[in-house]
Amino acid sequence: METVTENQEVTMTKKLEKMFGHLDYKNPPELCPVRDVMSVASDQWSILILLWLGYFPVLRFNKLKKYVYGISNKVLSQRLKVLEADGYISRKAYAEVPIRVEYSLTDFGKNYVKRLLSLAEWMQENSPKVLANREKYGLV
Amino acid sequence: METVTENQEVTMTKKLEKMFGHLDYKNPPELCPVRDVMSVASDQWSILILLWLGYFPVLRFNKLKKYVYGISNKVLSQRLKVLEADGYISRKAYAEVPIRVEYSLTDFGKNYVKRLLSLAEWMQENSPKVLANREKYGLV
DNA sequence: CCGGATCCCAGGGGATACTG
DNA sequence: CAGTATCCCCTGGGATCCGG
Repeated sequence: METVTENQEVTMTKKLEKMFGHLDYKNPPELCPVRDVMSVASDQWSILILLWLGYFPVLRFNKLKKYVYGISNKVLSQRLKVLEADGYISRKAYAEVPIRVEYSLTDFGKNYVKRLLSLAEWMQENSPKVLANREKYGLV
Repeated sequence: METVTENQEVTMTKKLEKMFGHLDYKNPPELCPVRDVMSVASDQWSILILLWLGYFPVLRFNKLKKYVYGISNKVLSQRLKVLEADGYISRKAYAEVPIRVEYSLTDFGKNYVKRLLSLAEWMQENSPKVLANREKYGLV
C-alpha cells in the first residue's frame, strides 16, 4: 500500500489552498466556473468518450457508440456537442451519401486526456481494492 | 498553449492500450469494474467532498454541507455513505449530546485526492479557455 | 444506411419537516 | 447536530422515429 508521507501532505494542502480561492463556498456559483467546467469533463460518459478518442485518433458516431458500451444515441450526441463546445473534440462532417462524421481530440483535448489517463490508470490499479472494501462494507 | 508532442502521444497511446484490456467494449460491464469504480469517484459532488476533506483534515456533516455549496442533505448523506463504503473516507461518531460525527480521508482517499488535485488544478488553469470556447461556440 | 432529433417515462435529486 | 422520511418535480436517458 502506497502511503502518503508528511511532506506530500503539506504539498497537497498548499495546492488545495491555491485552488480554494476559486472553490471557496462564499463565492456564488457564477464566480466559480471550475465546478461547471469540471462537471462536464468529469462526467462518466464524457470520460469514456475522451479516453476512446485518445486511443483511436478518429472515430465515427456509431463506432463511438459501440465502444462506449451502453450509451444511448441521445446521450452520445449531447455529450459530443458539449465536448465540442468546450473545445475538447472537433467534429468533421463529410457530405457523402450516407453522411460520414468524424470525431477527434483537439490538442486541448489531448492535454486533458493525458491527465484523465493518470486518473484512469490509478482507478484500474485500485479498483480491486475498492470492490473488496465495498463487499466488506456490505453495501448492496 | 501547451502542445502535445509526438513522443507524449506515443506514450499516451501505450498507456491507453494497457488499460483498454479492461475498458474493452467486448467485455460485459461486470468484467469492467473500472467504469463502476470511476463513476463513483468522478461524480461531481464526490469530487468536491473529497477536495474539501483534503483541505480540512476533519469535517462534520454540516460544515461539509456549507463548503460543498448547493448540495442537499439527501445527496450529501448518500455520497458520504458510498465514499465510505469504497474506502475513500472514514466516519467517526461520538456518543455525545448532540451527536458529533467527523469525516476524514483515509490514506487511500488521500492518494486519490492527490490525483484528483492534479486534475482540478488543470481545470482551474484552463477553465477560462473552456468558457471562451463555449461562448464562441454559442451553445446556450 | 448513418447521424441525430423526438417522445416519454423512471428515478435522481431538491426542499422541508421531523427524530434519535 | 446528524441524518432520515416524505413529497414532488424535473431532467437524464432509453426507445423510437426521421431526414439526408
